[in-house]
Amino acid sequence: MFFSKSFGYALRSVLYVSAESEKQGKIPLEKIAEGLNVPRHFLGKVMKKLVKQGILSSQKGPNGGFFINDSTLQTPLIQFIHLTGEDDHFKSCVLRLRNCDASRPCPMHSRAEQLRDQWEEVFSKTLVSDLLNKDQPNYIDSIAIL
Amino acid sequence: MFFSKSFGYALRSVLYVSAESEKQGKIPLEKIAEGLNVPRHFLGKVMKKLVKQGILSSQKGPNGGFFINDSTLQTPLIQFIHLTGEDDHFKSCVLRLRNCDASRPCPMHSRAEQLRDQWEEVFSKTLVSDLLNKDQPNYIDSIAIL
DNA sequence: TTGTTAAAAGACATCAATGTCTTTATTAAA
DNA sequence: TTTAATAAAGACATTGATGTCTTTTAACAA
Ligand code: FES
Ligand code: FES
Repeated sequence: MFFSKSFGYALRSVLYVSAESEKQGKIPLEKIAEGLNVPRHFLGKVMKKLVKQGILSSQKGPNGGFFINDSTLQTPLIQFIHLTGEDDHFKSCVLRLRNCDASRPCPMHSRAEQLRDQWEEVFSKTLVSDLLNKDQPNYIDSIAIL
Repeated sequence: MFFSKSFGYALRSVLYVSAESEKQGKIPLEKIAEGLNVPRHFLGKVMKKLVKQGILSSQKGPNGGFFINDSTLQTPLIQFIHLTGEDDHFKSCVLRLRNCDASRPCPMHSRAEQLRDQWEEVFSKTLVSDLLNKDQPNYIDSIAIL
């Protein structure tokens, strides 16, 4: 709904790799795409960005794939928003007038501002590790499209 | 941010017509597009839908244009969401997995559900009349792109 | 060194939202 | 009855997000 598919793919992939890499080491793109039931090549582009931003790491070649690094689990969700260039979702006016400006509020401003800020807070304070629940037996199911 | 441009155009147009039609009677498309600084022909399509849904009324011919009817001011904002086919914004999963299902929650569910419901409540309970502030001297400015 | 594996990169295809332009239908006014 | 004004409708263009397919690059293993 509110955010792009790319955002969902990115976050779910990081959760998948984080949960699986303990048992399996590096996870190749193919496996992620299958596990999450997501278009493989498109996911490739998203993964590339994740690696460029340093949220995940990767290695080419045999037995290569994607794996977590020191910052992965501490990554706040807001960084996934940056990744997909949707930064201004938390800044722009609900009526699409301009960047939301409290000094020239649109008629929706007073009703929207607080809720929007609360969303931003969720995305700023929630870390990947907060969403990871490896003990939950069907955890992978909860991030896959079935 | 969260909603389509069409949604913004629709709501702003209704506010514009509501505020202006007292003084000016029927408002032609041309005038709305200029007043709001919005692409004229695209707005035409949005207005057509508003009329079909009964949110506004219209009349063709000389001195024709758009004008409010008995239900205009009592229209809840959620109807503008229907108009643009974005109903499921309040129902779908933040991770874009499927329609959000509390019995099979994704890792974001607990953090997202309440805020999303609050948005829906805002859109269900707020009426056009609640956003109308005709006494405000620069009201039109507050709904136009300048 | 060579071959194989997998990520990275790039070229295109598809689709929905948005935007422009033209044509048609309807109504009021002259 | 004609004309002009205006909404309504329809045909296309543009754009960005998404998706598919192919080629290139890097790394390991034999
Ligand atoms: S000005 Fe519109 S939401 Fe702030
Ligand atoms: S299941 Fe994902 S938000 Fe409810």
